[in-house]
Amino acid sequence: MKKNEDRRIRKTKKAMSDALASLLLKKPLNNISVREIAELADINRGTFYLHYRDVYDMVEQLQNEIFEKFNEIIDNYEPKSETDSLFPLIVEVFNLLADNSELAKVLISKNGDAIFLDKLKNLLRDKCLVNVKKLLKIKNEDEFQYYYDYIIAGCTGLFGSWLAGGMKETPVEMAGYTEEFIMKGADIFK
Amino acid sequence: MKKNEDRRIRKTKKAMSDALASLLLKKPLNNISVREIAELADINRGTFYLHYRDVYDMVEQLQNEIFEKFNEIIDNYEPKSETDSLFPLIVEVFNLLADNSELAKVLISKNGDAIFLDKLKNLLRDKCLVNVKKLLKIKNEDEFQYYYDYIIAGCTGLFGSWLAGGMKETPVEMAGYTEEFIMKGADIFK
DNA sequence: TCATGCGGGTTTTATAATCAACAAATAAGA
DNA sequence: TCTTATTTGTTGATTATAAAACCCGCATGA
Repeated sequence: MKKNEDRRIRKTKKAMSDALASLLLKKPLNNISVREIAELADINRGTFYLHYRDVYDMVEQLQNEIFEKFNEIIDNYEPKSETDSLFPLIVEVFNLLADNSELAKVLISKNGDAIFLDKLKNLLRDKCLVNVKKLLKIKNEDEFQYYYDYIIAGCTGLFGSWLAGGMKETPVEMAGYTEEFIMKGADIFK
Repeated sequence: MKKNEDRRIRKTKKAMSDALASLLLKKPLNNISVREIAELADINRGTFYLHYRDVYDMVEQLQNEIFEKFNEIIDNYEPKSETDSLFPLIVEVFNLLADNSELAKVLISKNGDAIFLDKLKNLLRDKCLVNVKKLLKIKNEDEFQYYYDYIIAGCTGLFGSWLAGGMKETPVEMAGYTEEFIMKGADIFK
């Protein structure tokens, strides 16, 4: 949560983001107008332009913000010991999704933004690989590459169905499932 | 909905009102601080004082606003014919409650403000008596007085349980029930 | 006893958001 | 095609809210 931002900015951006998300549920981005967003967000149309150049700029900025937060979470995670689990990290990821659920739902779920999803996967792949490999004590590197792709796709899929299903489970519960899935499957490498 | 008010004012007041309502669920008015309201509403504390003198003033103003809207609804209702039902009027009343549900819930329900409830009953009594009497074609005036008190208490009770139950039914459905109850019981006067 | 803390009000300065109006661009229909 | 709406950016003046710092009164506890 950005504490350094003016309350007013935080609220207007939230309102606009929610409005955009709810519009994206009904129609594709290319026929969503600034006017609609402003109206639904219950803000003056001019206010939109104080923050974004147009609708595409808005989506791009919002996506970048999410990516930045992902990065931040992952970068700030350092396991205490060699055998430390990924659990705390995964919990934070689910919390992040929860904080941005309206938008994340439409970006990740079906009819979502394929590019966004791909960037997300790449991010997870690049950033988490080291930790997972260390944790699992990998011997067979080649086969593991595939398993790692499998993990990444599985996780993002899990994100999507959790969000689409209305987030019935808590982030902690979901993190538990996720870690379990990852570790169980990794038994083949032992 | 007050269209003449600045968006910002509308939103701030809504936030403060919701905050107050949610605090009233947990504790009595006399130990709810301005600080708490501002914090929960996510507004600057100083902003509170731009609108209200203190917490009591706030409650009073909010109650008055609700009463004014009640009055407005009732005053603007004129039956087309002698036999016209109260249905449209009742629907509007339930809509009004829905629009102010957070606050109305705590004011009307148990642990609510007894004075508020009493004022509400008196308002309904005074304003609706004419219409109901006309509609029911009353002969026995004396006994009807009691029946009318009975109706009023019944209606406000219905308001309370609908709000407390989370407003599962639509205003139109509730208005249907309400009118049915009133008319059925009134058969004894025919 | 004094200190420390907390809530109540108030003030000042800075800035975000409002509203209303506008001309240019774009879409839509006859 | 020409005409008519609709959306788009942008502007200027105004207002509401934010933030941070006050002082005050009161309580609580060392």
